[in-house]
Amino acid sequence: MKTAVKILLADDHPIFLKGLIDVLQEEMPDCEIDPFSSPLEALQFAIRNPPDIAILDLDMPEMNGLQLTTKLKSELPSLKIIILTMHKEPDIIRSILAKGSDGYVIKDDAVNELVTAIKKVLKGGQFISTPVMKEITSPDQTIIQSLTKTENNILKQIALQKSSREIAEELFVSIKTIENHRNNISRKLKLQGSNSLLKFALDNKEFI
Amino acid sequence: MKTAVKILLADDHPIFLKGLIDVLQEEMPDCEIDPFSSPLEALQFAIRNPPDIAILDLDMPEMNGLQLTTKLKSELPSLKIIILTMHKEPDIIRSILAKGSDGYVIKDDAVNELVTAIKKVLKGGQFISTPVMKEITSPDQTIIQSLTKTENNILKQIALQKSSREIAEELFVSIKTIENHRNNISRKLKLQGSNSLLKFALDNKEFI
DNA sequence: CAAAAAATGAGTAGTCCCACCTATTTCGAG
DNA sequence: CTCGAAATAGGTGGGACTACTCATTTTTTG
Repeated sequence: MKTAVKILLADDHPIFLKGLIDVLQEEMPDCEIDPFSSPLEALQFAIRNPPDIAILDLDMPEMNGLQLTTKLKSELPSLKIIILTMHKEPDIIRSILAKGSDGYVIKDDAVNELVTAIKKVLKGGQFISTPVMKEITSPDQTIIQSLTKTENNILKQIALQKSSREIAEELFVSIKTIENHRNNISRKLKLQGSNSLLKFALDNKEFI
Repeated sequence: MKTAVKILLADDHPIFLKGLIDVLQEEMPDCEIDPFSSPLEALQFAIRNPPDIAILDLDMPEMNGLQLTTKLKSELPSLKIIILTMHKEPDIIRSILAKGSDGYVIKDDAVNELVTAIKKVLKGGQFISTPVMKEITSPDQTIIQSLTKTENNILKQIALQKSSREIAEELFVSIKTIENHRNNISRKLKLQGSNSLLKFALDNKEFI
């Protein structure tokens, strides 16, 4: 007889925690679920009763999910950890993945997103929910912000599939000016190849 | 005192229907929910007790959601209808929206997707879940399928940001061949402008 | 097999973009 | 005010794609 998968939950929001328990009991009925609304209690419990996988909220009092991840991983290196949060900020996500978490799921994602995440992570894989994936693979906002106003403006025009000539005509400047700006933008963004700038512009419409 | 919103449910899959009821009771507790596992029963009930909104599955015995939509709309023109299904086929979706449904939600979407859909539709709006939106706004598969194998292959390479020269080298053919194919592809897809082909390739990676 | 479709290759002219220059003007921050 | 960043513009050379047209070979298909 296989021992049941032990899932540790840590979320300070009681309503959400309740919903989470319901979902897991329904989706994965063969699990032992240990819910905690306090990260400290969760940590103490985990040390005495090592779970297979921990699902952690990020925003908790006393100790946040980041610190909890670190502590759990140092105590129980083989423990799988999935972060379940509302945050989508790339920087946060990157630092969390660096801390050794195995999964990252956004709270307003589909329920099955979490379930597939759990299954994938238990098998030794890594799971990052797709909208998050998009964010972290998108370029640093900081780099985009290093562009000047006009450069930014021109980048927008490029995203609209306009040629340098068209942009020049609209802005009442010389083509050469636009070409210079394109050059500068490409250099700042470390892009090369004739199409890479257009691709960048298309990929990052919403951030420009 | 405002009368409660009356929601009619029709889904032949009992487990899913149960889950749906749970979710709605939790998310919208002020609703009167009338669940049916049979579309005929749902229709008969709706005529006697007109609901505000109907959430219908597509794949049902006796009568599918499409026919049900038509009948409901002819009996109760002001009734709002949301289709809740697993289908993502653009053709199906298009015909459904043509039949007068107000919303389209994929079953494996997030729960809140359905709730926001209900709210939006009740306010008189239309709601189509984002992955579906992507599909139906994407170009006709038929046009893409009119491309020959090599043309398709080349389009894939273009989507990978490769130049004609690079593609030619990989396929051991002349650059001219590739350029010819590009031309033919552009003509078939009715594209013009130097970047439109790349844009198309990038936009439709998954369909090529 | 014979006709049609597809793939291959070439030529020419023109556009667009890149990369690397230089130079002038404008304008804001120290 | 002055220094420097930003915007403006011009030049050159080269790479890449478009838009045509034409021709040959291979493959598919009726």
